[in-house]
Amino acid sequence: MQLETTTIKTIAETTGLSLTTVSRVLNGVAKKYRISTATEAKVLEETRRLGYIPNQAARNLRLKKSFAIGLVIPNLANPFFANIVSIINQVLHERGYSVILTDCNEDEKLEVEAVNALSARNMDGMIVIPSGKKKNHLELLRQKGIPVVFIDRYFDDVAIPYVATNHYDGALKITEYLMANGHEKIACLQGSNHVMPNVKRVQGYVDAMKKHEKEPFYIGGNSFTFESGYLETKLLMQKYDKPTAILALSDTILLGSLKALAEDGYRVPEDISIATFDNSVYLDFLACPVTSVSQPVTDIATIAIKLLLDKIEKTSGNVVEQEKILISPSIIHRSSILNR
Amino acid sequence: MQLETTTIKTIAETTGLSLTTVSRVLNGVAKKYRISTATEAKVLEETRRLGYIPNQAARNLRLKKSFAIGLVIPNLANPFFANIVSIINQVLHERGYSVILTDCNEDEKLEVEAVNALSARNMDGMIVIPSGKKKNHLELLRQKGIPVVFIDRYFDDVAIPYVATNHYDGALKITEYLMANGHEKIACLQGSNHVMPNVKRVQGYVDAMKKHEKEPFYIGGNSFTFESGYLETKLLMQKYDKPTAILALSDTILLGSLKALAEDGYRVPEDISIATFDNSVYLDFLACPVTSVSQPVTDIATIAIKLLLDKIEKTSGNVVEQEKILISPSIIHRSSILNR
DNA sequence: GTGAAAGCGCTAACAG
DNA sequence: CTGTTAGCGCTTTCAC
Repeated sequence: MQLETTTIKTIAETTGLSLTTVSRVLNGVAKKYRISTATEAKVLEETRRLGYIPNQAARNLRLKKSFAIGLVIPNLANPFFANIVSIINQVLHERGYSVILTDCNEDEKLEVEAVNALSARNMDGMIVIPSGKKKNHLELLRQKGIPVVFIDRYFDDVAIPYVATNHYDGALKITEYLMANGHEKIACLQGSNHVMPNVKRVQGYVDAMKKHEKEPFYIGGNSFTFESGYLETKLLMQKYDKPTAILALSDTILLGSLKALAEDGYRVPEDISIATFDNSVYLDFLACPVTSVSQPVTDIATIAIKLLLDKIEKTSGNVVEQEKILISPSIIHRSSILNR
Repeated sequence: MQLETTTIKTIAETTGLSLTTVSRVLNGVAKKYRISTATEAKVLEETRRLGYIPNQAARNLRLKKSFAIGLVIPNLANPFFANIVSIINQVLHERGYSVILTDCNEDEKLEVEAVNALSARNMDGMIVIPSGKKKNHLELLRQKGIPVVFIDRYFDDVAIPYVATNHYDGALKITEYLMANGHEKIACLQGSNHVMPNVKRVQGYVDAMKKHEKEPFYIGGNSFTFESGYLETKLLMQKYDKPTAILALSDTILLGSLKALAEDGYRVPEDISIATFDNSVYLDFLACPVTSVSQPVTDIATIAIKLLLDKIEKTSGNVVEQEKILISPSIIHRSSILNR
């Protein structure tokens, strides 16, 4: 029933060669050891004939290298993260690495567990988007000598490189754009207020307002969810002093907000202008296509991988590199902002 | 700099015990070997103190078990797949398995590579959503003794279990619902015509029409993309005999179709009714909320995992189980279908 | 109650 | 140009 697994030994036996020789051929260092082409051909032939597949666990154990990168992310159901993971996965596979994924469901405890599990599996490196505020488990990795890089979310006070969107800049720009269109009563609907992207975005919003000598009009909400956007907007629109524009700090928040607006009979953009972050594909197809800050996802992914693999594969030399990278986002203009 | 990694040997040395004893305690079989509580405590204490993390590669090699499940999917950027992966990932982690992910970008060749790579890593099992028509590489897995289960997409002529939506049933029901609302000119916008879900959905559409003695009005398109939906609809609406309803076979197709409709000045549902598959969250927030077939994603994921783990962990007994599972989807009614 | 030793599959000195 | 051998970290028979 179960086929006898072919190992390097099987090949050595059927070809009448030694393990070493077979191993060398298989590792492509045949010429380096001046193995005869005949021998090499014989090995290759057998390998194919027997459908030999090298045992990674053994290599891993021997080489102390797993050719695997751990990916720790908050929640795949969020299209923004899914997108990043998709890109990372493909690039990494091209480079010969496998990807071990963990979806932490935005839960710190799961994240700690996940990081330990990955550590046990001898990851060559890890890319993480932190779910919470904890960071000890991540610093431990560094001490253990496992390269880590943060993407999207990060901690400024930890010696771990990151590459992320310049959230501050994005929020600043879009808020100023709203103001340039005559809006002063701009409400900001935020996400989880403990994560860096949110903090920076709110900061950008506040600074833009102040720059033009306005006080921040309104900041509300507490999670990057649909529900939060919905509730906050309901609340917001019952105030005496209503906003003329809403800045949603994520597309999920936006959707909730739009639903609330529609329910209460407000038209976008005639009654109220709106802008958002993330630039999901579907923004084009909403009742009113929504102007959005677009995060440079592909750039973030590729740069992060470059950073990580450099660390992993660096044979020597300690080139001091830029390791805290923020990429400025662009604004995709659609029709949800009206000049007043 | 780099900390000396603690192994089972380190613990044996610092406690003055043997490798065997330490290993036994760590594997929770202390009582089975009647190891004294004192010894056990000492080992546990050291383990914690040194922050010992077992080396999975070594266990893997020894036990011929990796405690890892390979996940092969077409494309994570597709929210439908991302969702499934998110659920699978979480359930599997609860059960103590790691997840090795591969995003094949809907490319058969990448899929074959991925499957081999996973095979080399001694996956305990694999869950795959095939990207194409190839299946030899998957049958080989079975022969190698690695349990596999398909989800969503599957092959009927291969002895590999699957769990998927009853696509046929979903299409049949929604088409009949459209007909019950007086529609006869129903255009069907399909996806990749070689994958099972698409084939079955089209079949359902055709059979529903025939059942009511109508010929299928129109079948067009060739991929589950936004572009395909857009182009097909543009074409469709230029015909002399226009449809009164469109059945998009995925949400991506739907979005493209809606864009084309809007551009050409057709209103939904006044001028044309529309329905779709997948039931993405954002359907509620489109200009006109769209009625959709909702796939039982959570059920599919949990059942698939149960199936797989049963196979993996089954110590003996060959209980003949139902292994080709189709789950009927439900229809989520919104406002995109008008009674004529 | 505890330990010694073999071996999983592979690679890399070292030895010709 | 090719082979012998040790050992990566762990589990497990067998032995006391």
